[in-house]
Amino acid sequence: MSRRPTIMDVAAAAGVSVATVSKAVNGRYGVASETVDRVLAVVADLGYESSLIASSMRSRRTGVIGVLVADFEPFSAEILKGVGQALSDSRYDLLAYAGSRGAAEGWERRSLSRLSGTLIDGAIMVTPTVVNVGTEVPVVAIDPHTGPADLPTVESDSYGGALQATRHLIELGHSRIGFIAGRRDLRSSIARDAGYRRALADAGISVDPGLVGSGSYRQDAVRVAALEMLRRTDRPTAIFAANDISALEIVKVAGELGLDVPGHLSIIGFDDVPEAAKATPALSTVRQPMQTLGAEAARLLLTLMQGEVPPSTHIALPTRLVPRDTTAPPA
Amino acid sequence: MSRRPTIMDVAAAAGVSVATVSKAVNGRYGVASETVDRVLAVVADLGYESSLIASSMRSRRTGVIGVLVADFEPFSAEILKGVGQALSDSRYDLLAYAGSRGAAEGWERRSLSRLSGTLIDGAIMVTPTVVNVGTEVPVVAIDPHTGPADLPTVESDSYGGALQATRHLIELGHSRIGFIAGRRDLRSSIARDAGYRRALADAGISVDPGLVGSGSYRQDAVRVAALEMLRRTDRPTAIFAANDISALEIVKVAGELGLDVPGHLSIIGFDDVPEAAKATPALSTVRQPMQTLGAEAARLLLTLMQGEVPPSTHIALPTRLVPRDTTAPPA
DNA sequence: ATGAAAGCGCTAACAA
DNA sequence: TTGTTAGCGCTTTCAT
Repeated sequence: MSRRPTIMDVAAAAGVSVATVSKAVNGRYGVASETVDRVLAVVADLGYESSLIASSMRSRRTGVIGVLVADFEPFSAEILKGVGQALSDSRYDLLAYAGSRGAAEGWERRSLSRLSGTLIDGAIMVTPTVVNVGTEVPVVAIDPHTGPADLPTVESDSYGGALQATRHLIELGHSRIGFIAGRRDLRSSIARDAGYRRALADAGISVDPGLVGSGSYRQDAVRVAALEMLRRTDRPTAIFAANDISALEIVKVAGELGLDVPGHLSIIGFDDVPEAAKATPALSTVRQPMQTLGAEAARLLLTLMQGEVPPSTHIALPTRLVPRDTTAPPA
Repeated sequence: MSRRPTIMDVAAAAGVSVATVSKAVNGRYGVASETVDRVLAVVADLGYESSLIASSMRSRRTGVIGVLVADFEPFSAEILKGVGQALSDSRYDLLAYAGSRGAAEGWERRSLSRLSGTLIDGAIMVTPTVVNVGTEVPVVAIDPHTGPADLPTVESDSYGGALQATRHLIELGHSRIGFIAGRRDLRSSIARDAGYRRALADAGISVDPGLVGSGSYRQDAVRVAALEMLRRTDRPTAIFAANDISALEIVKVAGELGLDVPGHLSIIGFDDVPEAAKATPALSTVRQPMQTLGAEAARLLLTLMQGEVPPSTHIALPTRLVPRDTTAPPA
């Protein structure tokens, strides 16, 4: 735990000024090559690395791209993998920041404001809801807020996916189909709700308000909503949950209620996070290409950072039905 | 893309000095409560957030824990989820940094040196190989280097896991069993190699050097080694790969060679990353509890950061055999 | 209770 | 070619 060497230590050891060290390290012109050699030798000897913080304070460019998330959960982890792959042979370092500790609401603005213009040259925000703050760097949103904020966006076809999920249940023969909604402030949540309703309408099934619950993508809220829905005497025979985490929680609740899945109750989720396939029984779901989402966002951001105009500033990716073991015809 | 407000903007708008703003924002004593109110009103109005960088430069404490990785690949992504969960109700923000762009070798030292003592209050390093640099903050290593560096460590029982994998193949009836090793600079890789040899020895099978290849966990190296091994006239009937990514690559190579898996060739990996279960055919493997690894590392780090002495500074977690569809008795 | 000023490690003008 | 110096935005003594 000794102190890391600073540029001053290097300068002292090499017998030059800090300015010269800076120039040598960053390959600027105007330094005698033998001086450069001497400085670099000292650098290697001391194991000096410039402080990202200090240099970014001064120079405003860091070679770092930030991915801002509320939390490192399965969804954002997949995004991260995709971003990492897309950037793997760029010259950028990647920094992922989860800054929702404590406050919860408004992490997007807080994180962006704390990092932008200083630590990162560009940002990808995952499911942001509030981004009306001034930014000094280009920003791309993945699966964003349903607001007027007009950030360049990458998302998947939530409406179509919800259509596929609900139709799948209908085709299996279900007609009492519940829906546990997600965060209503996300554009994608609204679209999944709309897809659900549309599929029912197409099949001539009217929406029973008692079969629509709000889960906000939070396990505790999902639990409450699912419990209420499943304790009804006219409970649904199938439920579409707005994401996998919610669906998995419903599977759990069903189990506690003594309901067999998919015997008594079919459940389908959305996302296809790794946990969905691994669950027992394996969760039926609608796959959205999370890694591709991340990769596309990275590419879009890179274009923006180069000051170029991207061919499209709003990318939508297709979804795919993945039936597994939690959906079956009603008993 | 307007400029973010700084503490100076707040000070000017509130008609006070920057020192007062700083005190008000950070809840220091010695500020009239009405002044505090006025300052906070301006803060809210302007949407001011202190720059993480600037404050960390001065104060040396940031409330941020760093996870340093070479890359965001499946293994480190799982670790990240575990760390995130363990820290979800701590007061710390989480920052993950992938800093191996370009340089490759020595990312650990570089990342640590660039961030420590300034941006982060503590660090978790994932599969680090070189950490002989001075750090100003506590560091915990996950699955580290095989060196004298004596960092607090969390890892899984690679030796036992390799034993399980190899025995599984032996029990299926295989005797020509190949091994594609991982990065030889990781302690865990050495242990997997040892476990492989031990299991063979226990079964009275001698190690054929032609059946041991080096993959370094890199797809291109794995491909070369697998190609060479599988083109032999006395090729193995089963291969144990030191991690899943390697195993998956071998499956691919086998396919290109017209070898049926597991008909002509059984393959087993190590890790059980999400991709293993999703592959076709689903990959047999040895599961190491990656999220738990991350969570334990986080807990250990927290203890260290509080200046306490942890009960143990070296944690080893058990592994579990997960037979799936790429292993079968030899034809 | 408030403010002036120093300084964290670094880079970029500008001088020498 | 090299060094001196002024900040970047913030926190923290130390005066006032």
